[in-house]
Amino acid sequence: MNDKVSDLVDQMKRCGYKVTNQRELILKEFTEKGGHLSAQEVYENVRKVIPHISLTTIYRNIEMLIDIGVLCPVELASASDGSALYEINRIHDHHHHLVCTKCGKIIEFNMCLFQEIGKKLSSITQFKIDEHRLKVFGRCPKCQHGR
Amino acid sequence: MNDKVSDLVDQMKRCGYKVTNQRELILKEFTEKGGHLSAQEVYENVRKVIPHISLTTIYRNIEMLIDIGVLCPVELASASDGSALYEINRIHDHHHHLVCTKCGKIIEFNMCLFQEIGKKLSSITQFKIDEHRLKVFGRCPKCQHGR
DNA sequence: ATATAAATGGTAATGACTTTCATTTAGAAT
DNA sequence: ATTCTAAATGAAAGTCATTACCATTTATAT
Ligand SMILES: [Zn+2]
Ligand SMILES: [Zn+2]
Ligand SMILES: [Zn+2]
Ligand SMILES: [Zn+2]
Repeated sequence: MNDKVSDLVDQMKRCGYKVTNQRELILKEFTEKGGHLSAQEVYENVRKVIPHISLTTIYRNIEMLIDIGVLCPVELASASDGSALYEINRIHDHHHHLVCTKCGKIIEFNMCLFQEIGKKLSSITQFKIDEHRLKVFGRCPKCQHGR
Repeated sequence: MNDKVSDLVDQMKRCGYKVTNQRELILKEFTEKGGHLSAQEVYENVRKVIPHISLTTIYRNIEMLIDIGVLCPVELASASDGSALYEINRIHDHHHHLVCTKCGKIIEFNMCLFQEIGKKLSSITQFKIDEHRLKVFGRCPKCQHGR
């Protein structure tokens, strides 16, 4: 269990949840590689270690981890299939996603001119603005053939 | 059939599709009121005129109307339930949505500072950028009590 | 009026996700 | 170390939006 995972496990403990192999492995998945995963992807990966794990357990724990602020849904629904993606919730690292519509590759970026828009929008509409989501679609260098 | 609807019907004809009551009524729905509708909402409204219409017909025609550029999905998945919303595709009227998370009210706005971000993003990542989606969440004046 | 491909309606299927419930287990109490 | 108990898990059934299938109906060209 690496440092990142053990920090998250601690956070889980502090919230009163028990530590199970299933939970440790689910957390491990999200700390690795790109870290933008669907429940199904987590399931397939964790199953290599715990073959009898249930998909239900994946869904349940993703939900719990969102509740305690460890994970968050990746804004905007899935890439091409209809499933949701999740990632580690990096509160101090506001970012958005640039997605290749051909291969699904996801690039993160933190340029964000929303504050300006937000202020104007708020004064015009009288809404209290809580959050915003920006997602950009395009084709990565490898996928730029044809239209 | 009002002017707006008959324009859209013409567009449909030009694309080789037949004109049916079902199609006229579906188009009518989208030209009225807010015009941000789910398949289920269209179904319920059209059913008042054609009680035997099938939900399948709604889905099929929404898809067809997206294909020919008359409709488009409202960016980002549904309000609170899990269903998709659609609206008339206003090509020359780039806009985004501000949604009240309490009552679902949708406000449209066209402030958009994306071009700046887009250029930088494109030169940094070498992606060809095709589209972007921005959606803002907040609480409307009527719903700003408590947190 | 007739022919025919397209459109429709009803029903079944799909797929992501949730619920239910019987069994197992982490962690506390002894 | 053993026992206890609420929490966690797994298997299976249930939801709900959307799609696929197929027999029947209908818009439009002839
Ligand atoms: Zn991310
Ligand atoms: Zn509201
Ligand atoms: Zn709109
Ligand atoms: Zn924009």
